Amino acid sequence: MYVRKMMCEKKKEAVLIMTFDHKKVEEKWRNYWLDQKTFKTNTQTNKEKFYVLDMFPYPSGSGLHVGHPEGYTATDIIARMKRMQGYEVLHPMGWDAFGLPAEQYALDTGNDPAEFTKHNVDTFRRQIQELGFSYDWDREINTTDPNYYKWTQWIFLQLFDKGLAYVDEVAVNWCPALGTVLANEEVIDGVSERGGHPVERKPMKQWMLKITAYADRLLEDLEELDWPESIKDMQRNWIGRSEGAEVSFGIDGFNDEFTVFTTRPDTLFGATYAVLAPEHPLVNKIVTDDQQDVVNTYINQVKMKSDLERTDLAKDKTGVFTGAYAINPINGERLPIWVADYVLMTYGSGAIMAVPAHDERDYEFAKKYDLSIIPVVEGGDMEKEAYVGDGQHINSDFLNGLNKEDGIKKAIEWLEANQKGEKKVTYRLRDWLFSRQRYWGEPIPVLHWEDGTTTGVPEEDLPLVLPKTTEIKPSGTGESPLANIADWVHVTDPKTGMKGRRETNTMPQWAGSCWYFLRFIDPDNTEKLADYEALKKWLPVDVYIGGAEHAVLHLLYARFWHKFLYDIGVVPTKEPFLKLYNQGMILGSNNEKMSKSKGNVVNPDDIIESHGADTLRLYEMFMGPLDASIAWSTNGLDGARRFLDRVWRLFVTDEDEVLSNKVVDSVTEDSLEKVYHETVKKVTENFEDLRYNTGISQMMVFVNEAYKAEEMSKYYAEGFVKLLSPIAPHLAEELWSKLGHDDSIAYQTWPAFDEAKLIEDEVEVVIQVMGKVRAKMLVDKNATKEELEKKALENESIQERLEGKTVRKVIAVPGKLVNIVAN
RNA sequence: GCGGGUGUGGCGGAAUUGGCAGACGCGCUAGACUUAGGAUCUAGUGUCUUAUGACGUGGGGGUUCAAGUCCCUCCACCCGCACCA
Repeated sequence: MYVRKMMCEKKKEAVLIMTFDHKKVEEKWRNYWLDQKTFKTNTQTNKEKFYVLDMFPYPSGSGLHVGHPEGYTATDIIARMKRMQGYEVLHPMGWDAFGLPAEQYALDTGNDPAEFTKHNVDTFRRQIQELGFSYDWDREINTTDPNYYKWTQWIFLQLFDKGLAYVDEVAVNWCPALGTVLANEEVIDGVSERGGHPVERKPMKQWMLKITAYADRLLEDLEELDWPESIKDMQRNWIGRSEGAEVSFGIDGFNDEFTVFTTRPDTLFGATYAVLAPEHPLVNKIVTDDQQDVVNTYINQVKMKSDLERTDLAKDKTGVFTGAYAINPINGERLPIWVADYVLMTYGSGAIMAVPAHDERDYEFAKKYDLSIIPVVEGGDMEKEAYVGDGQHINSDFLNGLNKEDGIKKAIEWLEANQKGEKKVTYRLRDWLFSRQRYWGEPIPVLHWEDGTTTGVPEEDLPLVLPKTTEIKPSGTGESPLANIADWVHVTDPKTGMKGRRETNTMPQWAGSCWYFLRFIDPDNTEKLADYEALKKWLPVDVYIGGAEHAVLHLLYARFWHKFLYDIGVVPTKEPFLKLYNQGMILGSNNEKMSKSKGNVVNPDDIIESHGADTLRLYEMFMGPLDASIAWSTNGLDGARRFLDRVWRLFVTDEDEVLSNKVVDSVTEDSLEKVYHETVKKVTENFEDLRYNTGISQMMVFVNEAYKAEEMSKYYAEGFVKLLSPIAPHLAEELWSKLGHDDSIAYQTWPAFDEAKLIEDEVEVVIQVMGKVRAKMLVDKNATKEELEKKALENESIQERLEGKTVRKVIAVPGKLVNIVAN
């Protein structure tokens, strides 16, 4: 018998609470599962497959957080239930182990990030195993393992070969004092997070991936996914497809033209000025002498502003006139060209035609600088605001009388016929900046030769291994620390003797997580990233659970790579993740996000020690809906433990830990039949829908009823333990063995329910008068409307109520209620 | 500003197609067992009211025999994007 000692704070004396020994039980079954490889998946199985996946973690130095087990428990419950339902389940875990913290640790201490990472992974693995998740540990993946990143590099080479990886000049956060490039999150208020040194924008040659080539497919294929609508919407907004036209504007006195993108080509007659982004290459060329100073001053001012200031804070629009004029192609009007930072160089063509009458931003700007406003669509009040709604076109020559839709169509026809523009689709989505000036990442397998050519590292030379070095220090040039390793950087082609230099950039952390779910299917393959037939059997992932913080980037990048791999015949499906679910956050007990600085962090190790892993799993699933963010409560945790104690005492006698004699082979009175079948039905359905909180509450109902019953049949007892096993697997295994079984519960058949047992012969029907419940009666389950009505009107207390009133109408719903309308 | 979501007891939350609001848990109250109780068991617990009864799902209005659920309108909070032409 286990005795838990607790100190009574008031009396300072030990209080003894008799319960099951979670430490002993959990350790026993944890070791059993690992030793027996209970959860090893047979990829070649004939059973129906089920692939249930977690977003694998970055193994940080601070270890597991109580937020991690929430999603992991959710997937583990599905995995365990599906196994019992006869599926072959793939449920793997791995480590997204490249990343900034390990690099910073190396910079700070001079130690090897690989060792640091290994240590962290060991901690994470121990913690995850202590929670009793049913992962197949023979499939563990680590993105920093050369056998893994060989294929990350291989995928990059395929992208490179297909022209989807290219080099571009992109500005980075350059910190001269540190001699290194910083990530956005390392720059706080314009200075470096470490040391507070100034940071400036510096253009560097960087690798880009052409995700924009997949923009339309990434958008369209969202339709067929079983994902939360909010996530789909976020991806749609991120891609930001918009249809319109590109229009060419000539410049008065120059041969140059510039193009603008507009979604409202129908308002071309209402354009009264044009705006170029401050970075637009034509600005310097067209500015007139007398405006030169003003424009230069303005552009310098803009340069001083950070991205944040230019967007977030810039409620008030600013700009200056260049002195030059554009020619409106549709009517030959001269339009003053302004420079203003409300036009972004990164969207469209970095230039706009301004139609203040029908665009809020242009309206605001025109009002401020007293530019003319010409309405071309009827319906608004130009004194008050821009009119963006639909209406008849006016002041628009051949577009007059048309509505918005037809106007757009006709305007594009005119532009195309006159070669002044064309229909055009633009996206908010930018190509993916794929290089990082870091050591701790996958080396980009590319060689730059002295003749100016760039080639991929030959496939047979993969993996291009990250060289070991004690010199993880800033290169001083903005290149990654790899640039310091001369032996590694300088290469000579053995055939031609040509000299070359290795690419010193590494890949971003996103790279490894773009395809890890493929490798889990065939983790030891040395010939391919995974066998095609195996992928065909196991893809797509049936359920994918993780935090909403990955709603856009990870999920979009992974979908992009997957579509690319589909195009080159490596994977058999267009989409990787069929069903996606975002678990919520577990907040601190003060209702704020857990953080070290707030001192409200709960460590899972402590909970496993004090209450046990099963309790932690149960509590996190019982807190509320899986997608909600709910505060941690120690009382709630105690309640979860109390339920498991109640279950234990229901099955096991206190004294000698044998099966309670309440559990019998056959009962004299079967009082639990209905609630048992209800429980099986509800738990099964709720688990299927990830509604664990309600499934658990039904199990509590069953236990409450079982306590009241004199006896419980072994059949119900076993069925209940099976239902509980996905949530509290250690306890369930222990009870299963106490019920007399030698093997694990993990592959026992999931309980079935009998619909017929759910309906009782007599049902309670509510009698309402004027919609208010006034009485209840027991009637036969098959009672007809007429019978119900008659019986309700005969009811004594109802008759009292109806005295002196006329019954106008009676509504009877069989099995539910009777409503009497009377006055 | 745009997009998405949420609002139910003291707290976390339940509630098929509109059909008994508050399941289950926490907390609280009382009782039992006890040297003891932050253990366990039993009972109670939306608000007001003397029982009867009345009121009650963010506010207001509507549809209906019947509304947490459907419609209109307003408010509050959360998440994402943020001058995207």
